[in-house]
Amino acid sequence: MSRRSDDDLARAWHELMSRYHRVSCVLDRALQSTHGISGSEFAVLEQLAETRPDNTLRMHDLGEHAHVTQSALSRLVARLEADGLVHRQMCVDDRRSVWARLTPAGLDLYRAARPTQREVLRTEGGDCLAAVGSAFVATGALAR
Amino acid sequence: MSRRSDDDLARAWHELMSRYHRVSCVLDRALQSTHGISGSEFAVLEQLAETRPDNTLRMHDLGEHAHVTQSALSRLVARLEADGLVHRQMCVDDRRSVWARLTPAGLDLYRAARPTQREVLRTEGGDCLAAVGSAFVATGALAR
DNA sequence: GAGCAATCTATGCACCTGCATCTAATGCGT
DNA sequence: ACGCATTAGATGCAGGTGCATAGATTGCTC
Repeated sequence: MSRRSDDDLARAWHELMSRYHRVSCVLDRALQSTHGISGSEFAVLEQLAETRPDNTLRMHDLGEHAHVTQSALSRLVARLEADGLVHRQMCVDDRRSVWARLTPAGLDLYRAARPTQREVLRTEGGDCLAAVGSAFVATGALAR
Repeated sequence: MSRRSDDDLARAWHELMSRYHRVSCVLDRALQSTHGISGSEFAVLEQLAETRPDNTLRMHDLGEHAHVTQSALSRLVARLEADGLVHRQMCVDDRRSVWARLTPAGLDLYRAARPTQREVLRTEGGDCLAAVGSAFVATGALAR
């Protein structure tokens, strides 16, 4: 691996960081000011809202696709529960686990916040994010 | 803008988040355990190390290409100075400004840490990050 | 079924971040 | 020279995050 390509890689990474942080920041502010939730919280609400049939997921499964650590997720869901957006309940078949279920209020908030998120992605991310995102997936860039 | 393409956009964004956070997390841990600095700190050291001729930048200019707020940068540089990696000095021509200059120790640490960062980018980012990164830039995805 | 490793969630702790604000210094218009 | 808006950086504060660990429960092995 040549020094040159390493530097190219570093430049690409730096560029990605800049763009990612900007979009992420705009998204956070939009969701926070309009609906009082953070981007991470929105992601969790979305995950639950897309879960059939009852908008319920074990904490551990929720963590599988989350972008935060287990401890952060635990507190994040605790916040959502305190706000009445999510209900936590002990798993009957495995009492170590906890079910997180979206409340009606949580579903309402998600549905209200989704257009905000989508608009930011359109405005900040641009139409081509989808294509590039697909390219990311297709090429396996950043892949494990 | 159709609902379908909005959802594609959201999926692409979610995918990007996953990959970005994973690489970012691995990078942070590698730099922290091996050299005792965070990814943000490395980025600042790199910015200064690449500045000719004297590895010196005004705080404000340093912030131009940083991925953190002004307040975070102020504290970040304060930490680097406490560790002897950076020296802060009042600007003579504009006494509001502050020069941040990389110390020899800071340059040494950057040079030692760079291979670690490059290796993580190669391993985690994969060879294709460079190509995809360029695609990002070329297509203007995530662009302002 | 007793012992023990593994799994799942919660929490103490330290640290980093952003927001709002403060102080200091500069530039500008009169 | 004066007043005032602007700019640069530092800091109080509240809040979110990761790491390490604790507490509870389950599964596995003998």
